[in-house]
Amino acid sequence: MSQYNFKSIEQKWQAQWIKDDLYRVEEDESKPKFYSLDMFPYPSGAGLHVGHPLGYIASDIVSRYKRLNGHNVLHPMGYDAFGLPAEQYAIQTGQHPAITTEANVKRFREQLDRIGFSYDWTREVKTCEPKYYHWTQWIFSRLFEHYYNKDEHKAKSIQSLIDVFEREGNNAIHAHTSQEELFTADQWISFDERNKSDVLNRYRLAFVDETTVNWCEEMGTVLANEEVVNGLSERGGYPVIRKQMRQWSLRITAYADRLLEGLNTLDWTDSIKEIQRNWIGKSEGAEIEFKSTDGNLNFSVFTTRPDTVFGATFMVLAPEYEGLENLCSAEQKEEAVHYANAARNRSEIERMASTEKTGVYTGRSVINPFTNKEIPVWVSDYVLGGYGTGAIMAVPAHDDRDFEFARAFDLSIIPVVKPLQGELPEKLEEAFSAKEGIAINSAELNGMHVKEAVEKAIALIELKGIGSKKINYKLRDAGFGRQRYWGEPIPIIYNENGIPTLESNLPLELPKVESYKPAGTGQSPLAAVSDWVNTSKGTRETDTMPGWAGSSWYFLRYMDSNNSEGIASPEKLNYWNQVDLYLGGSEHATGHLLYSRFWTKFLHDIGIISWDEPFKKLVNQGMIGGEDGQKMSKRWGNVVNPDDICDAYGADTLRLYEMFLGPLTDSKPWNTQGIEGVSRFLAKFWRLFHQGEAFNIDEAAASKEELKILHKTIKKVSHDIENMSFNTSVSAFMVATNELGNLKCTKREILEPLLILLAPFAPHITEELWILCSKDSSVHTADWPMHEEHYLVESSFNYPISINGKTRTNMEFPLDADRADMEKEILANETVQKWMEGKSPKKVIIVPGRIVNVVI
RNA sequence: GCCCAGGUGGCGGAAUUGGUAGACGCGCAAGACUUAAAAUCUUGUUUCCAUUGGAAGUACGAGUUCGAUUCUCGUCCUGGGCACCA
Repeated sequence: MSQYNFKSIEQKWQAQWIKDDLYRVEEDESKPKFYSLDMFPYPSGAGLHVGHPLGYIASDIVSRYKRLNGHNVLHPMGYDAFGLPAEQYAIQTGQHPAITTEANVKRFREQLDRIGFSYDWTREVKTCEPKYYHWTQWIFSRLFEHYYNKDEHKAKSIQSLIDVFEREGNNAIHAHTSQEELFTADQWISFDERNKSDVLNRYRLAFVDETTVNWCEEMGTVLANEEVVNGLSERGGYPVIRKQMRQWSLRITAYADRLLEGLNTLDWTDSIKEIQRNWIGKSEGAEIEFKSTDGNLNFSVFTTRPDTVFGATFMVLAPEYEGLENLCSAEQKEEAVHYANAARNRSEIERMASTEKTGVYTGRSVINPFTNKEIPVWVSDYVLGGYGTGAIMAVPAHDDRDFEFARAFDLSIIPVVKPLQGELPEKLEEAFSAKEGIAINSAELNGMHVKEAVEKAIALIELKGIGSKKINYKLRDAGFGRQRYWGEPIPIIYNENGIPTLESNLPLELPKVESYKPAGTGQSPLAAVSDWVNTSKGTRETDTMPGWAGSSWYFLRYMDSNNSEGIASPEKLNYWNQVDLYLGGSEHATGHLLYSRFWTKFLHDIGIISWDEPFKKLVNQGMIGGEDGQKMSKRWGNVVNPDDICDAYGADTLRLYEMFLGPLTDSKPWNTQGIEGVSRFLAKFWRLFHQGEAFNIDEAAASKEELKILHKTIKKVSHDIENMSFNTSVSAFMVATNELGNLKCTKREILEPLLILLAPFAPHITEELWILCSKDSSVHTADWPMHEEHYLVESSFNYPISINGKTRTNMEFPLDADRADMEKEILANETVQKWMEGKSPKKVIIVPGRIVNVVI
């Protein structure tokens, strides 16, 4: 066989590796472990295009490299199999989503198999299988049974909370809770079942709540914040409105601070960390109470600028403000309530479209506790109900939004901060919202810089007993119920008193239904299955879990994917531990990546795992665009199918080319023409091992030059893989092959190590050549070669000689040449003389092994 | 508007701590082999001026330095994220 016949080679070795179970991995204490993970795909009907395997190829190269370096590598793959497309297809066709999903999985598997990945498929997971979602439901159940203790900074059992309530009520307990009323032990004991359940619900990490949700009428379901883009549903682009609904939620806000702190320990890109930081949105400030003269009204507001309190000339309440209708004056009540109702029901789109400030006066006033002046209370939709206290003190002189509002309704504007340099204009044309400045018109704060004034203001607020320092987060609790069929049933039964209790018999399987259409009433299709809903213990919850439930812990399941006793055995969890390298797209920054961190921290708290961050290192691969520069999609007709590339060029060429295209993390366009380059390279590489028709390598000793080529390649490729710089390793292979080809090198001493180096990138061709080298075991079980520096060191260097920083000539000197001798010789050089034009040099800079610069 | 990342040939891109800008590949041009094509090989290919040889050049403008794609400041542009979060 003289021609490189990739087709037969690739088929042969893929079959052989399956037969040999080559990629099967077991726990092995004698080797260091390495866990390399790809974000598992949603098996869509469209199949894979060449953009999908980019990250898979990169992580496969790292996995193979680590194996060759003596690591025990866990490199699994699976499917995120619950989701909307299969369900929508079911609604249209009546086809059960499980059937479509299975067909899609089969197709994905065929496509993946052709590319020659080293996955241990015995560990495959599919989130839609009962043996998998058994444990998704189990984790939900544990969340239901725990609350967050702020003193211990961890989740604790609800039973331990009940014990405290029975002993001493809830006064002393420091929990993350929406429970505001205090009760004593006696009161707790006297509560009825309903009352107790309601109180505990306010502590549980999985809880039901009447909340404002993103309701999508078209899809008949609630969406999570990240499933809403610009007021439209991410899938389908349907309008989304805000609606009050009873909803299961997870108390992720309890973990806000730990989620923020944990980021500092992770090897992730700054941009992803920054996105999560902004999403969590921590801000420090103060809560201040404002009261009416008669004491009947009492509002708490949150502000990050307590130093501007002297400039608070009015107050604004959110339309959602609780008890709004009862606090308005008789004359204003109708108008204000009408406004608030209208504002509450506006869709996100309408809300965002309006830039004009609107609002209504409540007819009431409160006293600014610092100026002692009466200030009016307004209601406006620019204040958000879900953030802070839902009420603000408005400081129009120093906040753009308050300024606009004051302008619109002719409210007074009093400046209380001036710039560090200069003065404020006589009449403000815009708010002075800089975070630096000097306090004015603010009594004892006058003359202080903002930072100092903030501290002082908080001290005064605390002294007056009207508030305290406070930290707020933008992060909201995560809605966890979907009115959908194709998801994990929430394992909750409401007993005869309507009290939620856990289903004890897991997995709670998804029943068959007649129709997959949501009822549109806010209930899932499961509500129609009466013999499933009605049990001897009560009625079942009919909502299912959101798409991110199953993906929040799948990386743990791979460790022990068939375990029926728990999510995985403690030994295996402990052995494989954190994911060492996680590869996937950056689009999951605020969804999957945040929820996985949350669940990991929770599982850590309840003692299931010993670490509390799931992914040590995260790398986001870029997108591969179409050849026309647009996004690769059916819509533009620019989709390139990896199967076609495998047919025409082979899997090894596809793998090399995807890596050669550019840096892994960059987005770049696909170019089928460019693939010829790596295709030629592999053919050339093949020819290195052949003489005409015959395979040909010999045992002669390698020359110094050949050894240098080999060792510089070992050094470069090892370094590049460690740094995820795969495009430059491919070019290093090309350089080595060109150079060895020019030398007509046929030596085993050189070519065999080269095969091992290339094996992670091009596993098939290297295996074939390896076996032709008369080896009796796979190249993928060989030992990675070590580079020896002494082959690389030179005795002399061809110095670029520059005059005033511009290179003019080159001169060869031994590396240990004497500086003075060098200088003498350089200055005597003809070209140097010419450029010096008879002047004498001011300075001669000699950097050994680098450069010479003559300054004149 | 705010926050992050990035701007290098016709194209994808390269340049370990500041040290010969354009590696490697695509494309293009010319040539060898061939009846021809494919395959393969050789040579050239940043721009401008030119006879040897020069000049400019890493988005733009400044600065630090013997020396800047690399460091600092400002401006412009592109991509991504957030978006009335007080």
